[in-house]
Amino acid sequence: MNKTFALVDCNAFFCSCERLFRPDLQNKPVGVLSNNDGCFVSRTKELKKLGVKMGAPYFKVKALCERHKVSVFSSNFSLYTNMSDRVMLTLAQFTPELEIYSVDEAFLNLAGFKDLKNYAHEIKQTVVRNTGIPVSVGIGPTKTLAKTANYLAKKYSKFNGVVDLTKKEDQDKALAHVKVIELWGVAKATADKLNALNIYTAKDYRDFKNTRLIKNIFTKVGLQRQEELQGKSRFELELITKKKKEIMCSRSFGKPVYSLESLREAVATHITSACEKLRKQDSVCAEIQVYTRTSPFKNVPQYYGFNSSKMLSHSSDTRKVIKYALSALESLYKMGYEYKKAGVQLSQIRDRKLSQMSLFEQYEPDNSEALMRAMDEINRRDGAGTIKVAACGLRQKKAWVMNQNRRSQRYVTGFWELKKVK
DNA sequence: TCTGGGGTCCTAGGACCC
DNA sequence: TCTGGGGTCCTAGGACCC
Repeated sequence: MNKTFALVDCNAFFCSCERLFRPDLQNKPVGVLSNNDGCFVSRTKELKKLGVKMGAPYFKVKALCERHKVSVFSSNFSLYTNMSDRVMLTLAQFTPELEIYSVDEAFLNLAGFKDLKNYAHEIKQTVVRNTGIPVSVGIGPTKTLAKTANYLAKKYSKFNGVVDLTKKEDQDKALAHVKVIELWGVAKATADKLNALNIYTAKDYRDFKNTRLIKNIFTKVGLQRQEELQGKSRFELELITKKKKEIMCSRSFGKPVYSLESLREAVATHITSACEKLRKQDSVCAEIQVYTRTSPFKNVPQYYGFNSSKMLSHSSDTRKVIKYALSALESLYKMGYEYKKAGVQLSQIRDRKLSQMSLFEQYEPDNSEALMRAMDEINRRDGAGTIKVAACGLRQKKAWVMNQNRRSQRYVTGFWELKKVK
């Protein structure tokens, strides 16, 4: 049976979310910055036209932005995830099978559907009507071709946001116009190697005869990608959300940090959110990695401290994990450095229910589960951080907390910041 | 002054076993 | 030239994604 995939991708998603509540910014350059107001992570086409690149550090293009009256926002993730949910809910009406691929993208199974182009336009119009978010739609017999179609739909305005690559002759024409670096799963390193084989376009890649060489150089996935370009589906729709095998949490600091005391607070805070994620997927972990580092961009003595710590038994108890993380931190900390970032990672994650005590695990009375559940519930209801472990720090002003000087209001999630109707 | 954060998959190579 | 062979498990590191 023939497969048909559609990839629906929101246009400049974070910027589009900001524009929803600022209709005056329509057709004007808008950008959204990463955490700590570091670099651009979302740009409207007006901003791209000004030459501001993805990932460009804000301070380097600040003057340009001011000159052109660019509206620049700090990231406001509670707004974006909320809008994402609404988009996905709308998309679900159009397919029996939906894979939410990222915050702003989803694959739809459209196998057996007729008149695909019209259907895609209907999807596009419904999403914008229901949520206000503009999207582009790419269609193809494989995920890779659907992705490529979507790339073309975004790049050339003449397609009006929809490209259908289900027909062979359309694929031939389209793939000749796509550079390999634009393909899904191909970045600089792979593109360079492909170019060295005289493979420049997606069509060159698709038609390259020496498949053994492809596999040797680009491994199994490289070959699968080629087969997908030929119309043979190799990447299936993934309908079940998999549990995370690793959970990380890290942040740059708003201001440089020197003391172990501040690092302890930052690490404890990161562990707190990592453990919340861990419990949310009903898992436990056994290993904790901790690191802290100086800024590689700054001309100061550099240090990258890393340490890991294994617990005697699996757990998701914030208090216990913090204890292990802090002892790991103590032994990697060196005085006299200007720290810029700290992060933690939980690994050896497994299902709580499957978790059995090993022969050598020490017995610990399990009073923690109910306590953690109560904590999560209160923080969900009354806001993150309402209840926390004291190690996270009790002072009001924390030097290490990130900068977010340009954040929009929490239009859809914070009661006190609801849009006012005059 | 100022440069993000959170993930996954694949492979090679070492340790270890019989 | 030629150092046994074959298997599993784990980890580190590279590459990529959004």
